[in-house]
Order: sequence, then structure tokens, then C-alpha cells
Amino acid sequence: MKKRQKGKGLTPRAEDFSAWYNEVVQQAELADYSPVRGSMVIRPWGYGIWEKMQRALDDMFKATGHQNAYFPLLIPMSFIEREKEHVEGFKPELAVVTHAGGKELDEAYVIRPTSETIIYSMYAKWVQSYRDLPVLLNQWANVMRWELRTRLFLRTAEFLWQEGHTAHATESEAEEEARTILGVYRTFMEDWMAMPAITGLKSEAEKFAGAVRSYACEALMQDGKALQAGTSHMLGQNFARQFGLTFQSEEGREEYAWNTSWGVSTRLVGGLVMTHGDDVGVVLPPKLAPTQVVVLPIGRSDDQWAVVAEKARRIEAELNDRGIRALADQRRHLSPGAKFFEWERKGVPLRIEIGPRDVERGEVVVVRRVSGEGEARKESMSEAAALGGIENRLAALQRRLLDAARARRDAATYRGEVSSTDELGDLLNEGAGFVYSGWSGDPGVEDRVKNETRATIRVIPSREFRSDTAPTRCVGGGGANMEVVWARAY
RNA sequence: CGGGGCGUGGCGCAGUUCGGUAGCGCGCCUGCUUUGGGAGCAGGAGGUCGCCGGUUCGAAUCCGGCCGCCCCGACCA
Repeated sequence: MKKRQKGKGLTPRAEDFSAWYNEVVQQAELADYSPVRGSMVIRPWGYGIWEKMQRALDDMFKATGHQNAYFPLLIPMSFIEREKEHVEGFKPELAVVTHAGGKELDEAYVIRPTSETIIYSMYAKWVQSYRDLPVLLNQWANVMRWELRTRLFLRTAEFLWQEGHTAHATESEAEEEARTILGVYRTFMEDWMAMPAITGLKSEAEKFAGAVRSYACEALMQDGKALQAGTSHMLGQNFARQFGLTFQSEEGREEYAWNTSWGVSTRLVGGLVMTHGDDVGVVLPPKLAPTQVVVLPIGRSDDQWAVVAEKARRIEAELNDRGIRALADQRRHLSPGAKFFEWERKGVPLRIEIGPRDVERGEVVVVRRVSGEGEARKESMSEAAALGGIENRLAALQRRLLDAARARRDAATYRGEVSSTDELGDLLNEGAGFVYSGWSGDPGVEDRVKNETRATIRVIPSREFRSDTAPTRCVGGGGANMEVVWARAY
């Protein structure tokens, strides 16, 4: 449990990615361990990122016709037990409330691990006719899954997420909904998080407990491991049957509704860190940075300080007026160097320095958190030029982060014929992240590969991600019936 | 649940082998000097050494038991 001294250097990613991650999350003050096993405290800087994610996603859900609602934290045990696959999938990780009000409860409640059961039981009450459909709701909530092993953001016993739950009159409409949301997630990941994601269908072994089909967005982290970043499930009529979610069709027949559910969680914050972070710390895409520009006054004497502090305040206000999230760091007890390190560790995209020398020249210094090919990290320029150019710089950084992440992913992606488990294992050990190969569709092969290489089928890729030439050979031997993407995953 | 590691001021650690009444760095407080890449000096606050029991004149240190946390695997968003 050897940790670097607080406030000093991080373990380099290349030395120990896992240690780097744990350190960077804590040192950037994204989250901290709590007194509750497996549960973290999300600190203001981390929560600020989550709030930005929430806002963007919420707007996208609303734009696609969804509304927010809220359902109870506690779910009657009998509800969870109603759908067979669902209960099998979640039973091992349920936290159960057996006592309340000083008495043992007649029926235990589970703390929701996900809310399908209670939500569809309510939909059953609300839906009578095809005219009541579709129901398109989302909720922002916390859920609890008693995981055996936890990691800050990536897998915590309690986590925050959104879960969308919809009911439709037809199978095709539900299917379309599941795919629409998959697209929303992918767009969000790329446009906001600058995290490229591949989409596709989950194999039977990897699909959601209770779903007919699960779709997922998978992203590749810098260490070559995949992160399931979002899932969208076509639930068919499985839950509708168990909860009596029926409606009368236009033709007068009683029919079961078709459901979908979909979610992304605070895990995305971890994904963001592992996608863009460097050995200095977090690197935030401007669109999700709680503070996009930190303004640092630098001065010696009180007289100097008065001048630079005032100038910093003005620049902060002017940027905020332009819709840019700026913060003037007016703390006098910290040296400039200490502030540089702090804000770089936290990943603020841009910094404006205002010192006595700048004031004399009528200039400011603009510093990038990360600079691209041929870009200076620090540049002096007039205040007007700095203020006017900030938006473009932020936009350019946003683009560059996505390009860089995509380039890393592509460099760590192997496409070609793979005809044995050993070959797949070798590729993974040689640094491959995503390995595309043929698959017969045999779950036995998938299981064997998992045991021997620790890799799983992340997705059966959507059309646009498939290889130009379909693989003919199959990892488990024999012929390929489809193309799949393998990876070791978080 | 298997394997490994660790519990000592807020944080990171030393001290444990060989028992003698707790120390270092960072941080924190006060003052002065400082401030363009983790400031300096001076003074100061802060610890029932994870918990319970045992051995002993005396336990952070030895013995027994328990608890917790972290890391690596299996399970999973």
C-alpha cells in the first residue's frame, strides 16, 4: 500500500497503471475512500465533472423525448425474485434491509441494484391502452451492488447513475429505442468526454440479467484494458410478463408491453481519467472541466499583488461573461509553483498567468495543460488576444484529446485472422487492447478463452466497426459465423 | 473467497529483530521575510502506536485472538 507522499509525484503510468490511477484520483481530489467498505466519497472536483456529464446527458435524453422521474431506493425482495435471470444475476450482490423501525420486517427490502422491477410494476399501474405508450422515463439515482472487489469510480458498492426505462407497444419500437440510446451514449462519449467508443451487441454470457439483448459502448483505456462505458438493453417482454405490464391494442387485444433499460454511471469519471490522464495528473476535456481556465495572479509586494489580483478578477469576470468557466485563484499563501502543480494535477485545460512583468508589457501568459505537435506550452500575448482566443483554444484541445485517444485505441487494436486461443493470448500479451476475430457463436469457446486469457467478448461490433474483410477463421477453431471484439476488461 | 501487503499525530513513514515510556518528512497554527515551477527562518499545536486479552517491574516492540483497509485474482457497471 505504498503511496507517494501527498503533493509529490505520481507513480508513472508505465510503471504501474493501477497505482497511478489510485493516486491520481485521490491527489486530484476527485474522490476519497470512506468509512464504508467499498463506498467512496465523491469530492467537489470529481462531483463537478459528474455534474457536467449529467447536464449534457440529461439534455440529450430530453431532446429524445424522455422525462425524469424518481422511484424508491428500496425494492421488495419478492419483486427482484420475479424475473428468473434477473434474480440469478443480482442475488449475489444484493444488500438487504431486514429491520426497520426497531422491528424485523415482514418482507425484506433490497437496496436497488437497478430498478427494472419496481419501475415496471408502476408502469403496469399506469398503462392501460396503447395510447398510454410509449413511456419514456429516466431517473438519476444511486444504486448498490455488493461487489467483492471495488475501485474508486470504476467499481464501488454504491454508485451514481442514470437509468432509463421505457415501455413500448411494439418490439420494433423498443428495439429502435435501445439503439437510439446506444447512439446517444456514443455521441456523448465522443463529443463531451473525447473518449472514442465502439458499439455493438453483447454476447449471451455478457448480456444484462433479464434482457433479450444488450448493447454496449466499449472504450479502450491507456493500459489496453476495455471499459464498458454504457449499456442499453432490449428487455423484450420479460419484465412486462412478470409485472403484468399489459395494454389494450388498437385492435382491442390485451398485449404485453416491450421494455428497454439503459444506463451510464459515475464509472465514466474513471474512464475519463484513464483515457486522458498523464503522469502529471488528470487531463480534462474542456467541455467537462468544472473550471476551464484558471487565472493566476503572481506578485511580490502588496502593491504588486493589488494590481495583479485586480487584473485577475477582471479577466475571470470577463471570461465568465463569455460563458467560459474561469476561476481566479487568489490564495496568497501559496506560491505560484504550488498552484501550477495543483491545477495541472486536477486537469484544468488552460491557465492564464498575470505577473508584474506581464503587467509592465500589457500582456498575459497563456499556458496549456497539454500541448500538441508544434504548439508552445506557454505563450505571451495581449490580454485582448488571450481573451479572444480562449474559446478556440478550448475547442482545439477538445478535438485534440479525441484524436489522440482514437489514435491510441487504433494503435492498440488488432484486426486479422486469429485461429486459436493461444494466438489471442499472445496478441493480448504483446500489447493488443481490442482484438477483432471470428467467432462461431459457441459459448464454450468464449468461456475457455476467458479462463485461459482473461479476455472476454466485449461486443459483436455494430456494422461501422466491423473489419473491411470479414474474418473467416475462428478463435476456438472452426469457421467464423460472426466477427467479435475481444479484450481484457475492467 | 484464495494469494500478498499494511494498520504508529491530518498525510507518508521510521522505530518492532534485541521490551525501558515515541521520532522524522510533509501538512497545520503564529510571526517575519517571500511569491514567474511544489518558499525560508523562528516559535508552536497535535499521537490511549487498529481492538481485546496475556507475559513482564515495565509492551508500539514478545505471545494469543479479533477487526479493518489496500493490492493481485475469481464475480461484476
